[in-house]
Amino acid sequence: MKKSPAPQPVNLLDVARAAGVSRATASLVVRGSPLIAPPTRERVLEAMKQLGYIYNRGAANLRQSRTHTIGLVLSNIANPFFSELTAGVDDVNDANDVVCFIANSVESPERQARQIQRLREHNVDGVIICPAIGSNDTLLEDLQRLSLPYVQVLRHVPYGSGDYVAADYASGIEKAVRHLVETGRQKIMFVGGMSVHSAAVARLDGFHRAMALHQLPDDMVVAGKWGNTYDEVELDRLLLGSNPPDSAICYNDIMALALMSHLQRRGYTLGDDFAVIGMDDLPQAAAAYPPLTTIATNPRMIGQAAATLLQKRLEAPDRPTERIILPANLVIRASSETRTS
Amino acid sequence: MKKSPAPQPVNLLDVARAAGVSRATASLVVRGSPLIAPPTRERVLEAMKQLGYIYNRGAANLRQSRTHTIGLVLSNIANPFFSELTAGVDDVNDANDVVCFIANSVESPERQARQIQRLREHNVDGVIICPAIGSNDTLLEDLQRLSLPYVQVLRHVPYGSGDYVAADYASGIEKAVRHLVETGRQKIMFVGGMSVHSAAVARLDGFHRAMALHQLPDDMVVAGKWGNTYDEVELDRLLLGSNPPDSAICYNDIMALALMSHLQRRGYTLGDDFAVIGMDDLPQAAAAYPPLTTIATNPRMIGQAAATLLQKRLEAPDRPTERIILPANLVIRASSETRTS
DNA sequence: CTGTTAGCGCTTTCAC
DNA sequence: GTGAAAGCGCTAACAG
Repeated sequence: MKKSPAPQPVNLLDVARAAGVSRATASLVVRGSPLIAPPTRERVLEAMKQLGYIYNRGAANLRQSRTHTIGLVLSNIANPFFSELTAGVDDVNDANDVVCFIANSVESPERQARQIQRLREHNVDGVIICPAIGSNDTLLEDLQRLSLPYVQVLRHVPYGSGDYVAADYASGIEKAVRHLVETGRQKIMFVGGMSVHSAAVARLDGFHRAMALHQLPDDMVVAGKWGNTYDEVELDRLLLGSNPPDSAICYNDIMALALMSHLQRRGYTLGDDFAVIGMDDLPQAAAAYPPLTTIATNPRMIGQAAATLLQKRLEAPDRPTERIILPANLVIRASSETRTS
Repeated sequence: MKKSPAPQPVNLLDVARAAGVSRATASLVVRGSPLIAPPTRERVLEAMKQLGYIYNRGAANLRQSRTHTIGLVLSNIANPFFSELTAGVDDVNDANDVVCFIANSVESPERQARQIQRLREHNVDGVIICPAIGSNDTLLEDLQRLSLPYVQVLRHVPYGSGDYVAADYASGIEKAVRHLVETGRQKIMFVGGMSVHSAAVARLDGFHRAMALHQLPDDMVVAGKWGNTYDEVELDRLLLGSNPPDSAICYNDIMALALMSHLQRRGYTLGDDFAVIGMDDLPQAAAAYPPLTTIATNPRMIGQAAATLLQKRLEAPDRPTERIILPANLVIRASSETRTS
């Protein structure tokens, strides 16, 4: 194998000299300026290839206001929902020639603050952030202090302002309730009730609102816990009670899948004895047995929208704040089929 | 709300002046050098806080050889397996004060090449990469040409050299086969046979090897397809054939879950009529019904090991190449319980 | 269209 | 311990 010939870094000036032009000319060529005559451009490009030139954006960044770099700060990377979202962000970044730092706050506001600081020191142009549980005004103050443009996704801090992208949880849940009612269910419970962040509140509120709309009792709520689990004791109490539920809407697909497993272990036939509806429409929802009816929140689309919105904000810092609420549609599958009885 | 007072960036010189010291002194303070007298340090720190100083690593990077930045190039971010791995990488990065760019090649060598080039231009210190299907020597040549230290994870390019971290697929599968044999299964099929990349080859090879070891026929292999699906026609052909399988080992958990759903739809009782074993031990494996027996490949640990190995490589570029193969243990759950008959 | 010049904010000798 | 000065690789302003 041939040894790499010259670890000596070659810079724009070297390229310029090799091509017999000035450094400024070479600079314009790298950036594809139309001001350069084609033959000159060719000569420079050739020299670049010859010398194995690598554009040093770090140096360019020192002179420019933009680095073509953003940060993505998530509350829990390991959650499949967020990986879909990340993929969406990456899609639009790849198209825009921007590159993305990833950071996992693991629901810790302290770690989150540290990571934001770090990203700022690396001069990211802006961040897309799903605030960790417990984030408050301090987060926004930090961002403001660091003059870091941001877009919140999925959740927003209390009283928070600024750009925001999420799914329409409430109307999704309303659709789910309507579907259950239309297929003969009346005793609907909500599994995964929490109020730890805005998205959780929105879902639970949506449930209460929808049940009220249909004049159904909304008192069957099983508390959710960190890590996408729920209170099993409470669930069993309801299941074995005098007026047990005949269906459930879950905080998300992961809890719904766990619930299905739980119910099947207890002998329920899903879709018949009991209807289960999840939320998010992760790939695994369709692959479950029985396939899971779910409210599609389109994480990938949310990621794309957020990345696009952040770019718009960077191009026009003074544009009015935008709050994008993407529709959440019900995807009907076997887990909520019309009961046979 | 108070407007942010001074969007004017404050730099080290400003801090130095405010603290009544020279810029060099201030520089040493930011980096926590022990050469500075505590009282001086305090004064500078105070000035920094007062002025809202933000360390500009971009500028520092121009002078130093390291940027404290790495790239993580994955073949498919949306796969939950990779999000676990990413979380592992993030864990050690957070501890080492390095920040991580993420890039999704979506199994496209071209996109992958583009992203690596981009990362290089941003001066990452190195990359962790799971090569896209179809990657060949060109990838390693590119990395070498860009003098970009790298660690391959999970897969490696053909004839590839260099640092590498993966799980011991073969021995994991051997354990799975032994477990099946010990619980009375003889007719074992492999679902998701592919040879598109080294990890796929390793798993399939492992299956053949293990079956030979137990002197069992190894001809029942259902081909896998892109996107974690398999050839359903072929599967049904085997299932309905004259000598049908009584158990299956799958390429990964996602396929295993799909297979379970498939079998349940056809009336099989899993763990009894038929045993299913997956691979990876994703969180959803434990939550499935019945809970899925699986070969744990510890994606998170792989991520941690890769990030750690990359740091070691950066600190000692000439250290010998390391190939870390993490153990893969069998996690036994109900989907492969001893048959009752 | 091309060349010259002056920095961006930091680190790093090397004197003091 | 501290300060002065040079320079990392690039862009931008302006003169030709």
